[in-house]
Amino acid sequence: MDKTYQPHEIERAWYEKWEQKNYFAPSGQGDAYSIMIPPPNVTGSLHMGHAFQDSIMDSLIRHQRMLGKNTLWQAGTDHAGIATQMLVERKLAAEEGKSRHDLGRDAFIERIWEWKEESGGTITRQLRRMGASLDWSRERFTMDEGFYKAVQEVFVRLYDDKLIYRGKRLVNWDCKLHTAISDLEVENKDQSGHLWHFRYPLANGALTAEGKHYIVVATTRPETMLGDSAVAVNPKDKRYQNLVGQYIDLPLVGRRIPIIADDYVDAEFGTGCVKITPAHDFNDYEVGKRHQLPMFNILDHNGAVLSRAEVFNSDGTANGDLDDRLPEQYHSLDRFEARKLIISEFEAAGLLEKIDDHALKVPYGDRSGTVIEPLLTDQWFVAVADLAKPAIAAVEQGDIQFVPKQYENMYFAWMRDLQDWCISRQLWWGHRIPAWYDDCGNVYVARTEAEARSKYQLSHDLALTQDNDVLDTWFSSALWTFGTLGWPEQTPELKTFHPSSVLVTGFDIIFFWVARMIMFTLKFTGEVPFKTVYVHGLVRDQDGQKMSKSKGNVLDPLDLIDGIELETLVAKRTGNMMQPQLAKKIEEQTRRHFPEGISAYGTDALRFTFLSLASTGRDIKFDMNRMEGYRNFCNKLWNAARYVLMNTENQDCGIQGEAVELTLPDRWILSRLQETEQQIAKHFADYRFDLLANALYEFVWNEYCDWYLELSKPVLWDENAPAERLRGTRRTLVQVLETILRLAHPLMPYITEEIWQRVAPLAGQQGDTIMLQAYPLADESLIDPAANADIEWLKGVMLAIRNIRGEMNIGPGKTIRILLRNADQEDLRRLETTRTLLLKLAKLEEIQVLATGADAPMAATGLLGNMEILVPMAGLIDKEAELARLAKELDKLNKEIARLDGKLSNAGFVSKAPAEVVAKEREKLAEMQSAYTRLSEQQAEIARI
RNA sequence: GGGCGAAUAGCUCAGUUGGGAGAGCGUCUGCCUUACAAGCAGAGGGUCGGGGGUUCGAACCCCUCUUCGCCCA
Repeated sequence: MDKTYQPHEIERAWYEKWEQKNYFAPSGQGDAYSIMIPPPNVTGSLHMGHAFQDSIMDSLIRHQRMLGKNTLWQAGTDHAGIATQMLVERKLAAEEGKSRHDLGRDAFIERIWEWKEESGGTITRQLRRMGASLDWSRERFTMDEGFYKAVQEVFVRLYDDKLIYRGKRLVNWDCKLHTAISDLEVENKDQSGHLWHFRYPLANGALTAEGKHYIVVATTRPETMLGDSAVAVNPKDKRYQNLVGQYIDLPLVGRRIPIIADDYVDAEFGTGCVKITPAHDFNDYEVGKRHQLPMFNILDHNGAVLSRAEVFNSDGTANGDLDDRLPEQYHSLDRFEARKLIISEFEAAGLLEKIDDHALKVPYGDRSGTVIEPLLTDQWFVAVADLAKPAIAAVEQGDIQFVPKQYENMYFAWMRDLQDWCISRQLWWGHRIPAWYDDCGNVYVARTEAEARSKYQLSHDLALTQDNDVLDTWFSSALWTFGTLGWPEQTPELKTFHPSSVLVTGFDIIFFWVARMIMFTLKFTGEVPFKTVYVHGLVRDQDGQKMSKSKGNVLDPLDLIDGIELETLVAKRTGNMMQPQLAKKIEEQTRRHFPEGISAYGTDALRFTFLSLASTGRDIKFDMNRMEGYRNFCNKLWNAARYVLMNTENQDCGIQGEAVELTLPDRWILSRLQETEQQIAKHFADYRFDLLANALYEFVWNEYCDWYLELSKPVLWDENAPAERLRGTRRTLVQVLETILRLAHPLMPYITEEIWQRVAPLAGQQGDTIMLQAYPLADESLIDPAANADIEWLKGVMLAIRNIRGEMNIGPGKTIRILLRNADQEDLRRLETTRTLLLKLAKLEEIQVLATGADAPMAATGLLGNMEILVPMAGLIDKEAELARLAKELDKLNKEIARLDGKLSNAGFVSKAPAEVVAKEREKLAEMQSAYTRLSEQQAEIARI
């Protein structure tokens, strides 16, 4: 083996072998355990969030696989409607100068499929680099033929159950992409804008309480005034009570609109008067419905002003009675141009009261980057109220459990306040809505046109056209757990692997995905989609900032695995930017953070880092220093294996059941191994990957490497040691290492496989891969508290000697002798058990036991319980240094004694605290006092010289 | 404005019946000791955000304030 751990030399080969041998597929044996991967976007590439999430899922699935379960980790990707369509449109424009309209719908979709075949596999290749043991043979895509069947089935059944309807509703409209988008795709940005105060003249000579002919409304979006239906005030607002029921003559438009009272209005905000524009604002839309106000849509799909408003009643039906005229000068004017003109016209008419600066949130489309417009359009909706009830009950009853539990509250809060879900998108790429229209606009929903004709008994010559829209990508994602298993067919896979065992996801998509999966899955399968939802935090940079391209703080997981040169990293972060002006700042920042670029840490170190960061918090601050520490941990494991192999290969390790002698250290490390296995089992059950990683790290480094390997040396290097003892030590070395590898495998698949291949035969283990070995489970009969206590005693003696060596500057190469005074029977017994080990490990030439109270030469003193560990000073230690060291010790003891003394002289404590707590404190105090006495006597003695 | 979350060593974070404040990294000191300098040994470092309360006893329970983050309006 190499002297240093070199991750890139081992990773790829192992993954290829695992995949080729089909180790990732379900074994067909044992209880089922399944995880459906949250399907990554087919256009995407692996980011830190994926890498984090996949590390967790892979650890779970490898753990369960090793426990003998019939495991399925379902692979797949999501067709990502907008993202994919935009990507291919841009490519088409760049390469051929054509738009999708030049090609037409069918040809364009053909192009997308071509793109997908060629380039859609990026993220799945990257997942392989992470070591993800997904069953690729079952990989699914949400636009697969089979998946489309499931989508259609769900749509048709929901429609027939009256849970899907079509209607004119206000939606988030992207004026550039010409489609409705979901709330998830809207990013609300803080901006400084203005609040324009407009005078609206009162009709019929009405006057305000102050005697004015007008009232003042404030707005952040002046252009919407063209669509005003009313002015609202708070019903309790005394200033305007007399005006409720009166009218306004809307400037520029000339429409007469009422003044209404509604609790929505905040009397304290602005003037307390609010213009109501139901067709262009979500709040106003609700107000409009409450007061049956007509809706005036004034914008077209590009966000330009119409020549005539589209007028609807509050239920969405067309209204042919009201005046739909709009001022001519606004026709075809873009919304932002219209805003300017409106302001100047109000000003010219003396109707602009004032302009205030105002901080507001502006909605932007995350794909197009343009301001999103609330727009009245015909869309398809899912009525969620009835679907939500069983979905809430499933969590209340514990059929689905959230981990950590607090997220259940977030889920309930959202489910109780659910809006109908707009599922149609004006795109070409996606699942086309299975609805057909005749010339009169009647709608027929069925799986095919032919089915529509028979279902609705339509004549053969009636012309039907299919709805042009496609479904929201999340609609198909909501079917993911059962759609991937063949539903609506009742397949064996569906029967075996559904419901899935656990969903691993970020809290940010509980609403958009988790809740909808629960609703749809319950409705169509009668089962929950998963029994547990493990919710993890979001990966942020070292300062807690969200990682984003525009901030330039994005880390590519593959760069952490493979390493990257500084110049390449700078180019990668500053290339192809939406806002090129930020490039300079990002370059500076990158050069500051990574002056040497990023070195290669390997997949295992990256995975272990993610897992050790997976606690219950919401934010995961990714810290390169921690990853370096875990890379070092890999190296430690690697070198421990080298040591073990050097001492066991081609030697008698007792694997044929030969007689062995197990030394105290052997029994101790085996005992500690069982306890570690117990802890790890508990942490897996609790999804506490951070504690799990810690327990493993602690055992491997601080117990196995720091102590056991060192304790094995005196045995292995003892030429006179009996064969049984050598065999016992070698067997323990190898067995414990082999068990560590299996324990660690779910977290660090590559390094453990690489080492296991060499170590397993020595430990008498058979098998082609560690992946399919049994996961270690604790054997309680091997837990040995006595051995543990004895080793703790040995560590105590070692620590006392090392402390004196360190503080007194006695080099580690220097052999010394020690004296023990005040040793009791137990100390003496332990001394005899460990004498050889102590002599070797502490570099001692002699350990001499003194009778209690016997005189001793001048010596530096350490204490272990009542036993004094003396290192004679002659020629080694200078008086002042020892006095200073003792003073420091005494000072520490003094503080602790004062604290305990205070506690024990508190009558309340002694009388009310549990007896064992009081007894424990008394014992501690006595120990400290005794230690204090001894050390101060020693101090006096040395001072006398 | 409403809701949720966070605040513990210089940094990143554990601390699950309320009973001796921990880890890793960084810092200081000494070591190329034949598994590992990506290492070994030793040491230093914290009024657990502020204030109040409950309790014999609070990092932990309650109230309040401050700061930061996220979601919603």
